[in-house]
Amino acid sequence: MTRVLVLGLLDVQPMSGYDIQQMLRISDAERWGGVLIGSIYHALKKMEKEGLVVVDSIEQTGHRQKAIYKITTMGTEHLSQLVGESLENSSVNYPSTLYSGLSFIEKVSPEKALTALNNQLVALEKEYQALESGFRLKDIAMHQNIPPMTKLIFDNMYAIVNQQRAFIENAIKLLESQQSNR
Amino acid sequence: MTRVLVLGLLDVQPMSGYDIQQMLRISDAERWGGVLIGSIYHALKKMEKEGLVVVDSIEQTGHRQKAIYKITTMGTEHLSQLVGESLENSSVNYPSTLYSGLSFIEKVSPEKALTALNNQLVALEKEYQALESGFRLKDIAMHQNIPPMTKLIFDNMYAIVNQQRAFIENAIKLLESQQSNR
DNA sequence: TGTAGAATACTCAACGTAGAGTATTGGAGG
DNA sequence: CCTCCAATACTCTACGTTGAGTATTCTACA
Repeated sequence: MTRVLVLGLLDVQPMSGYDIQQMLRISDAERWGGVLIGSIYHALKKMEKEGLVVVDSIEQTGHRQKAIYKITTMGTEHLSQLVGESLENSSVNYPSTLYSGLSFIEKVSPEKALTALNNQLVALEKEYQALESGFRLKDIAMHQNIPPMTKLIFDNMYAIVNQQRAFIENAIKLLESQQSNR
Repeated sequence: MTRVLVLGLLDVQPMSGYDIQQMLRISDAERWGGVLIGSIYHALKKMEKEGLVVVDSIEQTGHRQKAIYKITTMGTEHLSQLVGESLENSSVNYPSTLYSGLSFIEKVSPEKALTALNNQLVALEKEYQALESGFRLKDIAMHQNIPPMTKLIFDNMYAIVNQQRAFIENAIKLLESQQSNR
């Protein structure tokens, strides 16, 4: 995933690792899955060894220097390959951490479990708010002209958050009913 | 996540890394997020150093030996801590690989993109089938007595797969309409 | 009774992730 | 003009993941 994002950005124009960081922060990507600093530089170094990118130039600013990376022909091919795979592979990913917690929910007291799940609801609500304001900002920035695919992605994110919310609510209801049944 | 599963199983009874593998394979866990071989042994070694588990005994079978791990008091506490966190932390995870592919979908030809997305639909259908037959098997094995929480988790998995399916279908429709519009 | 393949039980190295830490430069306020 | 904080541009190391690989034992069947 990191590689797709990094190569995809370099395919637009040569830039430095730091530039990529900024691009990802501004773009949608920041919302749906942070590619972290270390991963970017790691990917750049790795892909340089593999000949997918090269250092185009090194800009000096006093004692500080930054490397501008450029995608190679091999890199462009690899990118198209990676995009194909990303579209083709199954995109379901279950919230396995939550599931594993639920599997062993009896290891904590019902009260603690309920508190925790309610805290999660709050976290989900926050996520939803962040999505909404993010979308609104984008809408304004693009003068009500959000690309349809971006719109689809946002809708999918909304749907995922809502589904998780409903799930947690049901889990809470279940726990409460089990608690009163004794 | 690995830690929760490993500790949770060891809390039921002492067992070896291999036993844990088998347990996870049989249980639901295999369906929603494989904990792989290496991760189990790594977790065991790591947690042994941290005093969360200890080697209870070593069983010999000819020249082959297996280490039976046992959870410690510290381990039990840690488990309850981890379960709490798993329930509390936000459980949304977006299909970021797919999103990054869609972000750079123009790097492949519309035909290739459509083929890839259709292949993904097939993959999702397969996932759905696997879920269904898994659930049916469980239902029979437990004599129509699936625990309500397990039922909830399955329902959540179904919902997630369906949501992804609808999303991909919409993306395909969008691509097709864009293709005919020129 | 021999043997091929499945099951058992784990090792290992390569790899990506993560984010705190480091060092330098630019700019705003006193 | 100086100082301090934000921005720039990475580095570094600890950590978990991954699955092929290794070695041994069991078992079915010919």
